[in-house]
Amino acid sequence: MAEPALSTPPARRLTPRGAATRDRIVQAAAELMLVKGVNATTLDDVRAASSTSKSQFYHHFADKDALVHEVIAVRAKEILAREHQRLARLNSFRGLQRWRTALVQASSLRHGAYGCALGSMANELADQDEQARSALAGAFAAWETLIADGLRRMQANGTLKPGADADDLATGLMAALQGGYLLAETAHDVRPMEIALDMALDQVKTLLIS
Amino acid sequence: MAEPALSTPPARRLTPRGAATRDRIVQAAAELMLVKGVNATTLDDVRAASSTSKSQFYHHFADKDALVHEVIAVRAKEILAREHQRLARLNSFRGLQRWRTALVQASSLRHGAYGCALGSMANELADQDEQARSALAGAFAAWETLIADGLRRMQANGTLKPGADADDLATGLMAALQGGYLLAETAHDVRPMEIALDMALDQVKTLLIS
DNA sequence: GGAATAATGGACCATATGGTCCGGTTGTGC
DNA sequence: GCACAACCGGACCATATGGTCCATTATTCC
Repeated sequence: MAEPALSTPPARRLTPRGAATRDRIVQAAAELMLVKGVNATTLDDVRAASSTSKSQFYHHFADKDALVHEVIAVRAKEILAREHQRLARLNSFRGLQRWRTALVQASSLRHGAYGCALGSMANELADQDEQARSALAGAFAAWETLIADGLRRMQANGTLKPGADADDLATGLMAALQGGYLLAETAHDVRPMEIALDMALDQVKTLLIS
Repeated sequence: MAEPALSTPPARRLTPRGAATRDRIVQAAAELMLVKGVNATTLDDVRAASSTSKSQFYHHFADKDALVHEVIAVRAKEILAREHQRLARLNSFRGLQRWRTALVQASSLRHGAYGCALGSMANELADQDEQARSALAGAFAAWETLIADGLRRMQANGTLKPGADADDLATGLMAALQGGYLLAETAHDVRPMEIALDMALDQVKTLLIS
């Protein structure tokens, strides 16, 4: 099945041209919302950045909220796809270190600016938009599951102690990552993110076997 | 000296009534910005919540940005005062656990909603307002110093290994706290915050002596 | 190739929002 | 008690912003 149209239940017919327009809008909005924040991104910003007109926007979306929800879905999909690739075969502490380094490097390219696409939207929307909060909570849960599954593989192959709680460790690693993003963004320096992730990894290290 | 008027260099004379009005505005704004976010809080919201008029606002503040900076200063002062009280005499692992529990309890009263006043403002403003970013970075640094100083007292009294880097541990604890706030806010459940802080505390525990 | 529908351009609208202005009142210092 | 400045109420303004509408052009399907 090709995209059961989660956000458009009636699923109107869509020509290739229409799909391209819709996609341009979502991509432009995703970029702007990462850089400026959701609330500070206006429909006019999106219109200009996507080279579309007002009517095109409202032809494809009910209102700004619908766009926001679509952006969340797209970001979640992107990030989970990227993390799936990085974590799907994780089964060693070295692999966890590589994961850490990849995240730090990506963030250091912009001196920590912008932070995590999911984290910043969660911060801005969690208390204002229940649908957004729920979607973001689901995305975080899925992300943590990718980590936890990797930790469980480490338990299965005798790398990590069986007594360790993989889910809790995954939550702790995610908190260190998100807190690291925030401190790095505020300091305009990735160092705090490195320190935070390293401290979390050190804790995992204490749970390794032998 | 009584408040060297950081935000109002000319430091116009201020009657008690004027000071009270100004304070009501800042307090109302601080509350609204915590609950709804900075961008989503309008001057009209603030005006209504503080029972003031437009002219009163512009009599005391140059513009909305000035208000935001004032709110940041007030929140930083509040939080640092509170944390100073909690951490000034910290010199044991038990004390660190009490610190953790106090934070978790405060957050659990609202099911994690709203998050950290400094963290949420940092997320929203760090990439948009350099002055705000700088002030928030300073507040985080001061906060981390309170923690680090406590850890150094633990080193001085033989509780914590001298080899441990107190500053890095403090940064890691702060990241766990902020990441915990974010995940708790998104999940509407303090559990992730508990897990994150406990994992960070476990790491400190591995550095205790004996 | 023609009807039906998707897609588009862009003028237009109502309201929200940050900000200004001015007349009047209250408080302060001498 | 008088001059002056702080303080205040609220009307007013320009613009930003989310959203509507309609005429016109592309596509698709039969």
